[in-house]
Amino acid sequence: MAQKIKLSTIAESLGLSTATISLALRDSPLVAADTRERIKEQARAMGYIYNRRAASLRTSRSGIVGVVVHDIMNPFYGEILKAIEGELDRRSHTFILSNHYDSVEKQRNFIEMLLQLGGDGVIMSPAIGTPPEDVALAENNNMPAILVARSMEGTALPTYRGDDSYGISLATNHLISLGHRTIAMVGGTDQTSTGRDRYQGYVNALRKANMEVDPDLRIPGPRSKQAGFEAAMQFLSLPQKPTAAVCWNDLVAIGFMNGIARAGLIAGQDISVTGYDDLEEASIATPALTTVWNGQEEVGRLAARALLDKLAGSHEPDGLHLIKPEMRIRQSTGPVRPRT
Amino acid sequence: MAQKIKLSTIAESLGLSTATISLALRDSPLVAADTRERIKEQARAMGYIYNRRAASLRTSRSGIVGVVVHDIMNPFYGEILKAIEGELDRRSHTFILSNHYDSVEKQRNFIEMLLQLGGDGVIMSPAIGTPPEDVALAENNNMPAILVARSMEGTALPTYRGDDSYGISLATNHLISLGHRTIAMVGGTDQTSTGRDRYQGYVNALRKANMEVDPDLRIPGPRSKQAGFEAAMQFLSLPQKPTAAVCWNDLVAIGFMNGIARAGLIAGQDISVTGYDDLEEASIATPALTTVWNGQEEVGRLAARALLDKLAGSHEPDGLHLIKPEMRIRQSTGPVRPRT
DNA sequence: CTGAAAGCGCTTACAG
DNA sequence: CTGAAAGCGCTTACAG
Repeated sequence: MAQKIKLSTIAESLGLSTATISLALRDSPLVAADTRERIKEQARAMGYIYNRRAASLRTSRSGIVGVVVHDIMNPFYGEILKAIEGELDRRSHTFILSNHYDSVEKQRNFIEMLLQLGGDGVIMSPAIGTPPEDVALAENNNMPAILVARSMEGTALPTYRGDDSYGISLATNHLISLGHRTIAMVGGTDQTSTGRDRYQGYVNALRKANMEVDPDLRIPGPRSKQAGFEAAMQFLSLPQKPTAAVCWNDLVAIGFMNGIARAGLIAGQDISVTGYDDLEEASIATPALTTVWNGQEEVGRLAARALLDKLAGSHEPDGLHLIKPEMRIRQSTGPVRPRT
Repeated sequence: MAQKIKLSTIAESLGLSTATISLALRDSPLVAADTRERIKEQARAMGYIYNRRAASLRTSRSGIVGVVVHDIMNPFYGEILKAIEGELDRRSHTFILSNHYDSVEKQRNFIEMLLQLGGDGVIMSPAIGTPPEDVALAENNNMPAILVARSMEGTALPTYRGDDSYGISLATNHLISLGHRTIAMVGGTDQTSTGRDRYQGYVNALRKANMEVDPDLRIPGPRSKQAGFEAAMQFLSLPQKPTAAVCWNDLVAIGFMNGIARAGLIAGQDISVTGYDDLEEASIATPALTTVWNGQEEVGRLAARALLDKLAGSHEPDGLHLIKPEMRIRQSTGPVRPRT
């Protein structure tokens, strides 16, 4: 590497000013077409690398969007991320990703870091217990925030997520229609809007069918495959002998199905199991998982668009945007069969 | 937000110079302890946000490390990423993540973007067909690169990955020791070092046991759960009626087990199946998957350390660093049982 | 121990 | 259509 190529290097080599080079490289019509081509060609030949920090310092725009979710390794967020990535790519923004693992501190560090880098905006699935000041920190420093997947109290920020309460009632109703009368709810935590809403939707569906709501049929907590797997043992030892399980999400449901399989029970035959999200994996699980489509792809795409539009100056409406979930019936649910 | 707080704002409010503020905020011993505290307190009170672009423009160091892999949603890379994240966090570097989906172009765009942002270094699992010029682009612009998971021809870059050939031979030997004589290899592509090495390891193990190598027993291609699931049908219709499958990785193996389950066959009883990687998921699969530990966590940690050490000026040795894989025997393999 | 000044590499009014 | 000059917000020699 001989020497750092910058605008002025190109300018000198061509006998032009840096202003002209700058304009030409950004396709300004202020520069004559042939000059522009000559400049671009020279830049390429010299191996010029645009210095975004310098540009961003001057313009106070960086083209960087931050995304922070609970855990990018969780395919639910992965599918949202993929949609965001697609949308951002098309409008040539870079995105910086981070997990917060539900640590408010880790999330705040990320927001600060993003601010230091001059991030244009942030898309977040807020960590449990996020104080309103932390999102205000972003907004007050001219970095708009959009929420995905989870709602947050005390903010009017644009929020994109599925209608959890409605969605889980679809799954519960499906089990009721198959004749199940003792239905457990496995997983989820009251600390997130998702957990609260899904439990509420399950309760509502039971009530509407005039079925008794037994709080002991709830096994709260599990949110991963591993935890769903372990919850199966707990489920099987429940004195009420439930014949079906409404799982909090697909991961829990898949782990749960593996768990009951260890006890020689088959989902869809011995125990009916529903998931939630309709991950890519749901349809190839054994048995194929009956679940609720939760629109990850749409959530991601709409959130990214909303942010980019906001950055472009349009005034998007704040508040909650709910995606309507849909039932996906497969093999993990079937007619009730009494447990022995 | 009243007004942008910068070093000079703090300096004026305290009757000091920006140089002193700058030094104090970075804990320089050149500033008297009490002045330093006073400055820090004032910065906090005013809501000062450090402008990294300005600093980076001046110092030409950004604290940003790029990481680009095939697909961050793939748990194999996810586990590597998690280890990198942990290491980078501890040494307060930000990391920017990207998928290349084996597109050389997408990978090159990412490298360029990183260069524009002033990235200090890059960790990559090179896309299939990456030309040496693309990594040279990084290196020549003073952004060192470290390779993970895959080797690349024509470079002497530091590379961290498992010993694929040795690892797959462990799995193959395990099946041979259980009495299997017709063993298929499912998945992987000759386009990556991983694919080539694993097939070679399988072939070597068969040869060493004086078993015939039948190229038709290879089902190349699958690298995902979905593809493993589909490959099961192909496997079951093989005229040689293999009794065991060495799968290219855990994802393929899990999909494959689900696939044969649809045909009423149970892994470990009817067909023996081995995976590769030992993902967190392997042990809770049904049945629990016999696989080869591939050290994702170590690969990530060592690669991140090597990069940070290099950035700190130490001269790490280039070349290949192999992690030694280990067998993990679970329930998906068992004594041979002839197929009907 | 603290300050004045230059410079990192861009972009943007402003002239011409 | 092109150029000269200021300035974005830091850090770093260099003085004192």
